[in-house]
Amino acid sequence: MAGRKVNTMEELAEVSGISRPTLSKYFNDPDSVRESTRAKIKIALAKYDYRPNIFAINQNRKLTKTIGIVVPYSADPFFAEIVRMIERRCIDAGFWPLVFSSHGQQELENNALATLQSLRPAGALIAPLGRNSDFESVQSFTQEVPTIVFDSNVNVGEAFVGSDNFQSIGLMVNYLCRTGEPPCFFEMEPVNPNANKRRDAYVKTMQSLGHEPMILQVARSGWDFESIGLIEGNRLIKEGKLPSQTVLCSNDLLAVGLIAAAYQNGIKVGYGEGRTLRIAGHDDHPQSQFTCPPLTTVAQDYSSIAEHSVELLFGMINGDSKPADRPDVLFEGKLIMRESA
Amino acid sequence: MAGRKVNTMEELAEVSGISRPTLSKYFNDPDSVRESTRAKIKIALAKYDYRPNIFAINQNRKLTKTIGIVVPYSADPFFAEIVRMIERRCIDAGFWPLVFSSHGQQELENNALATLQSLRPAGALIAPLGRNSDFESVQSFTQEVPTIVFDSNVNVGEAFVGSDNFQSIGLMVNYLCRTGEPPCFFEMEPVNPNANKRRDAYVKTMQSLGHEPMILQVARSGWDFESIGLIEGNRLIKEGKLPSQTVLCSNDLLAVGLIAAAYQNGIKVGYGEGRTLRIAGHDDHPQSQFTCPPLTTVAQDYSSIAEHSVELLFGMINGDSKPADRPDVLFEGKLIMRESA
DNA sequence: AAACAAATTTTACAGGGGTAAAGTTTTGTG
DNA sequence: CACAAAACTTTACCCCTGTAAAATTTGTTT
Repeated sequence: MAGRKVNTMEELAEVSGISRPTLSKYFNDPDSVRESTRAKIKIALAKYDYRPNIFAINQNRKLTKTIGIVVPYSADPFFAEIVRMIERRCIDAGFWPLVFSSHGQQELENNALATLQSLRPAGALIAPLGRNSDFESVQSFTQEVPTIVFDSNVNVGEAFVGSDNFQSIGLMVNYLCRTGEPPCFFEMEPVNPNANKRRDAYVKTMQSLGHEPMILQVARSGWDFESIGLIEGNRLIKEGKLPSQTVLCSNDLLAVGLIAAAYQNGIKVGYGEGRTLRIAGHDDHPQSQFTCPPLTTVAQDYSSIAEHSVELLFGMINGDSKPADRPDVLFEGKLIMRESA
Repeated sequence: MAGRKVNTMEELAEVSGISRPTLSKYFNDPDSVRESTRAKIKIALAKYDYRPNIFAINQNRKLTKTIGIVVPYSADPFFAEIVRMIERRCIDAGFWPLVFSSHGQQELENNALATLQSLRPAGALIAPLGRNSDFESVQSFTQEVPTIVFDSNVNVGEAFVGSDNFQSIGLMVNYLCRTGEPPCFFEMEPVNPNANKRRDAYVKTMQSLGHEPMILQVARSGWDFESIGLIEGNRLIKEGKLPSQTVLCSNDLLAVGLIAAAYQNGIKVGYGEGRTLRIAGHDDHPQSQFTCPPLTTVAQDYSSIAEHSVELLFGMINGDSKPADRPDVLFEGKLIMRESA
């Protein structure tokens, strides 16, 4: 570490006795240079601790190693978790994941896409805002950058990877009906196609079971789900507006809020003796196992979604597989029976 | 939009009739060019939708517009929230925030710092892992990049911004003692200096009030706080090892787990008649208002911490203020009285 | 040992824009 | 209308690495 500072590849070439182009090759793929050469380079690296300039690298490459990840709300544990998995896979494959959060705002989503595009990424994985997305912006982005859309299907990009909401909601409705009173469906104004699909799935499943669908849509929007669940849940309970003592929430965070509302009104939530209200969610958010009572929900297959999204993207980037005709890859949800329903 | 594609500033110069250096000036500061010139450029931009290549921009600038943000765990709502605030301020100031999460692992933290350093950022805001940090790596990073450390004080960087744990824990211990039985302190193996300070503050405050400190340290570590709170809480409750019916948790997530454990053992949590266990937290995590019962805690001043960190950094970057002698800027916590204690 | 293939070095240019210096035009002011 | 300051254009060089082509070295095969 005593040597002088080495800031450029040129300087590293001097001190290592290896030519710059060979060093360049080495950094792109260490195995592409001779064993003995590699050893010399490693010795020099250990001594001088040089790191290539990322800007210079990417400026000149036709295909950068950057992969963009855009999510609607990084503070949502669901996205936080999926991003974590995607990041890990990208790094392992030698790519450089860059995460952007839209924080629920169209302006920020557009901004993220524009910034990302100017980075000329090898590809992108995006979970669009949904209804709040500027469709044209997303569309034009996907025309320039190989893009996999996940979570929320807006019909752009090369492929979609997500959950099979019809299956998962069907599963939950079936379970709830078999073990008690048919559920009503608690939702807010849909922020994305998932929300619509879930409602539709609820309606269809209820009908197929010979029950009348009961939908409670509250006139609120945004990403502050728990808060909406709490405030509107409180109102519904106080006004006696719940059409069923079994409530299926459009997602777990809404259920978290509703459970809090029930608690604050002295209502016992759960399945079994002495419990008067059953509450179920959807997604199996990381925090759902810690609610009181623990939340019965449908688990989205986080790791399959992350894995498959990344695999599809890598396939496209390497050109060895072009997804035919924008496939939708849907994973089934698993019923997680906990105490709340 | 009918014009040919414009990919470089050179091409934009041709179609706009403005010279490239002037365009360069414009993109760095639109107000630095004449009104009439600006108008011409805007017309051309509306027509051709050009965006400067970020790599080329940053490669050549001595001072990039990148600001690195490194947090130990982006899935933790506390960090998610603070990152959101910091990002917003950076964008508004014309900077380009880049967020990295260490996911609790030293390797990833080092990786993030190294990657960041090779981006030659204008500055960085980092919340170190703490005990798991590779001190030398962090140290060497801060010697190259103007850095503000927040949340967890590891004594590197130009300044520290965080909460006054002595004040906030003191506040809570005082409140708990005045309203009931003196609390025991529930913690895991400390992951960062905050945890140590909080325990010390607890001990000192208890002693100053004439009570014997009771510390429950569970032999677990990691960032899976809720889970640890639940599992260890369950064990402590089942074995009757709680030395007090009032428990102050080292942070909110631990409290969330403990509340779940209490619930699962049929123990009523809260302050008042019929409640047998009081549980308090620290931080006022976004989810703390939705627990059952809602969590009594001390709110960290998120927005002040974010604002002050960024302001300090901008000051350093602009060179108009060099923080004297690595100041520690501490904000006071506010007692949030909810039902749980 | 000769012949050949693979790896490396040399040389040279490209990428997109920052920025300094010198010359030219525009703007603002008296 | 003159004149200086401000803004602009032209020219030229720089940043650091990718990459292609030709020349040379190294290693391997028969």
